[in-house]
Amino acid sequence: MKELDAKDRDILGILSKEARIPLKTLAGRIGLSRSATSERVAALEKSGVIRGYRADIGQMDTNLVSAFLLVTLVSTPSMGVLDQLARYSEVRRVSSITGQLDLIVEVEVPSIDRLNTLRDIIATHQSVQDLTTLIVLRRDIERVA
Amino acid sequence: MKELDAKDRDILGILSKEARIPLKTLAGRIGLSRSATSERVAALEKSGVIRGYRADIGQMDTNLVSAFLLVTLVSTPSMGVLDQLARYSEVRRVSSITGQLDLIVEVEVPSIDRLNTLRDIIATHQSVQDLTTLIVLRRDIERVA
DNA sequence: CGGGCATCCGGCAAAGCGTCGGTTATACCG
DNA sequence: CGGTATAACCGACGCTTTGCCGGATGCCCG
Repeated sequence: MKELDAKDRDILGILSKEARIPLKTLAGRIGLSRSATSERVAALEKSGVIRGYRADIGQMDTNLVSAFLLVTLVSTPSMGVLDQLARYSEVRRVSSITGQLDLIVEVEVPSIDRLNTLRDIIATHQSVQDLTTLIVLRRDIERVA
Repeated sequence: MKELDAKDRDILGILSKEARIPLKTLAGRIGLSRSATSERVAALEKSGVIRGYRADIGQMDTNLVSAFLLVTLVSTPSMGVLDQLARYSEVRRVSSITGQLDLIVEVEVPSIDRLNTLRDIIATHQSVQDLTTLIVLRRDIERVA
């Protein structure tokens, strides 16, 4: 794979926010001809720097509840917990972290009741020592792809 | 905003993985004419269900460091902090939450040094009372994208 | 039964795209 | 120093895709 120059970075920066703008517009913004831009984009796609294009879907189910579960385990690592978490589609992400805590579990559930259910299931797992539930009240900034 | 039917969901499912396929191809897969598909996609964009299209960038993200910053404010809400956070592109997401904590700030930085710098900047903000840094060691589950 | 409404289709003109030959810039080496 | 190979750029050509329109079809409700 070749090195990326400044114009390639410009292309990536623009396409990562607006992936469907016409090549003509993109070419204008980075200061190249349409065909040169076309070739650069094609190269970026072929080399794997651009892995694909995704539509950014807003929440179609507006009343979803998001929460962070801060988990302390009795002993790390504990694969049993991860296996169990992986079973629930409401679990969006699990991160192992530094510090006293061990895991941050991010969940999206249709209701508070469901959140409580999920919370209890996880909290009663044998290798979970402590669990704090943080419900998301508002998304102040959202730049996740 | 209208209700989403099965074909709309099909469209979203396909576009969320391949946002740049031709309308003709998309129409073929969901079993509608090209023009009808075009109108549906346009409606989904206009109503905000499709918020935009993003290029999925691969290579450069490999050695990024992710971290959660757990922030306690002196008084909520404090718009000043959010304004400042929004200035840094490394800040991926900020959530207001329940409990003793006030904000969970998610960041992605190129180095630990940069993380410390960012941490110090935020911690010294006048309305930040307390700040805990949790560095992500490993992503055990990832279903965000 | 018969409008009103939403959704569908096919076709046309315009815009977008990949590709090509020709040109310029840079780097390399006898 | 001159010649040549390489890479990147541009403009143009022809094909594909898109946006938009008129008209057909199905459904609801008075």
